[in-house]
Amino acid sequence: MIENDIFRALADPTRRAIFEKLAAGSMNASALRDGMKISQPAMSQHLAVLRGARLVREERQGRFVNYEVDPEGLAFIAQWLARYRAYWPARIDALKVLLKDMDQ
Amino acid sequence: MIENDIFRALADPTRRAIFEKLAAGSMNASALRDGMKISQPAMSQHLAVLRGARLVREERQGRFVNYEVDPEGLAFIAQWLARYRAYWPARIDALKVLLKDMDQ
DNA sequence: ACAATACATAAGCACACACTTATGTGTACA
DNA sequence: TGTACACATAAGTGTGTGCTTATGTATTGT
Repeated sequence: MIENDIFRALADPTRRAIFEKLAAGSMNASALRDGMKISQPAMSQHLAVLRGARLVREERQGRFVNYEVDPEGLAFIAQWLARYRAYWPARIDALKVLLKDMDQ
Repeated sequence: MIENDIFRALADPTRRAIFEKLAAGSMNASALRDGMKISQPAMSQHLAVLRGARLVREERQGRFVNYEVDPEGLAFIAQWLARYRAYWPARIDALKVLLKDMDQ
């Protein structure tokens, strides 16, 4: 079940940090590592989990593997969240702006 | 850290089921239990986690404790998601509708 | 062909998590 | 005052998770 994979993937702070880093710009696994105190296998395992949740996708480039945000996972969260729109407080201005953007 | 609490709370499928049930209408802990194969202490513990994540809030009513969705947690997820709006695929119509609702 | 590099996978381990049973706390009502 | 009820908390247990070290696989460059 993808819903479970997504929330479980995001439950780990290190994985959220990796995702956030990728959101600022796609890069390979080694580039993701620097600045983070994390071993190479640990990074590889985290990326595998994020991939399984469709939050991230890979693209082989020679012996490098470039990672980028996969909109699929984000779309799923958005849909999940939309189910509870009845409870959103009116003061979420960030989202108002966001939606206006999408409406163009 | 509330962000961590929220995602960890939602990582469990049973807790998401409880939250979904509450989203359909607030009710007390016992009412939440029926239909679900879950012990009373387990339910109480799950509710405590959801409370800690501000996804749910309680309101004592005599010897009953009424639970309801807390918009605070949802707002946080919305804000988190909004940070990645650059990656949202255009085809999320559900959110477009949602935002239009919030706009008027 | 060989060494170096980038990444994935395997196996083992400490800890967190979701459950259980047992018990505690507080309210309602006879 | 005592009993029943609604819920919370404590303590123990099996399983999952995230890490480690070791090794495997694939590509690059000499």
